[in-house]
Amino acid sequence: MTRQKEVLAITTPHVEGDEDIGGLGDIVGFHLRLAFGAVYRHFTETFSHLNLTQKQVSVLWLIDDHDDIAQTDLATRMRMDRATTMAVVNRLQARGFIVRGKSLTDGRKQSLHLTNAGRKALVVAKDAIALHEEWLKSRFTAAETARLVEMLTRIHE
Amino acid sequence: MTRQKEVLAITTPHVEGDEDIGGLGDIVGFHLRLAFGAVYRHFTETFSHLNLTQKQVSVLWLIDDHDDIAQTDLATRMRMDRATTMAVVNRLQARGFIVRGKSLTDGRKQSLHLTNAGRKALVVAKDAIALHEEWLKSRFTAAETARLVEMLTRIHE
DNA sequence: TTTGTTTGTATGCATCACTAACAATCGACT
DNA sequence: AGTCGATTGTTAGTGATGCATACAAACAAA
Repeated sequence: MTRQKEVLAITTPHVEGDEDIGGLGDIVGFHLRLAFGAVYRHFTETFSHLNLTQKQVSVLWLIDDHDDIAQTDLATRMRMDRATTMAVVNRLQARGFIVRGKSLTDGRKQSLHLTNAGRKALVVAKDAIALHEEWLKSRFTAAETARLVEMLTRIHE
Repeated sequence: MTRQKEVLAITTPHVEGDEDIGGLGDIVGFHLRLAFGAVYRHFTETFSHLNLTQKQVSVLWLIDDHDDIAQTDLATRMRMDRATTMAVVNRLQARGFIVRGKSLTDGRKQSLHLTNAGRKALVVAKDAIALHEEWLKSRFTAAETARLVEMLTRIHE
């Protein structure tokens, strides 16, 4: 993990600090990308023993919250493609965390459920998420966190 | 693009609004993921005629700012893997936007430069970025934007 | 019943991150 | 000078993801 403080130099001899990103520093989207990347990386570290991605945990969580949910429903809530949703669901099913069943009210739809293994995995995952969130929120006050979430919501909703 | 307002219902009959994400709504990381996704999607829309990704534009931009930059240097600034950096650089080189040259000061390093085509692409890209940033920042006041960037920086630095 | 829509599915293409291994080069120390 | 550890670029492979396209089954509306 000694990826933070490197030497660089040569092409940017006068920069004392680390990474001079020049004009890119003024781009909000770039900061968002870096922040997301940092969080994603910490997430996968925290979840390395569980072998679960953000997306997979989110899907498990949503299925737990909304038993019998259909894939399209999942997709809209997570802003995913139908095809992408398929891929995620397939993987989780292959690992025995969820099962598909025909919907009773609409023959086209699948109704997704957690298996016991899935429920167990989600419980562990939520613990890991708590740690991860702790790490993330540690740099903000409660008020700042609320403001950050509110701003992010303005972007994605 | 009629992906926003769908029906849903059935499994969540009492929800008036759209996407009820339940407990996930309290997870800062989840909002960050959604926000990043939304921005990324708008970015690719804005750049569809240019066929450039966020990452590719960022790399072009950094090479323009720091001529002779080495790949590792690029990698640290963009928080990328060396291998990932290779892939990005390869693609940009294949499209004739950048060229590799041996560094004069360090035989291990490459020194990257923009070609004329690369410079031209970057100019157009910066215009598109301006539009994209406009879209993103339109929901914030200048003060809010500054605060958002500051908070994001606390996460990624 | 016919027609258009929704849902799930399969396929293919492109991007991206991370790991592991390897060769060339550099730097530092002996 | 020579050896050794670290750095840099490179290649290859795995996994996850996003998007487009196409198709079939089921549904809904005309």
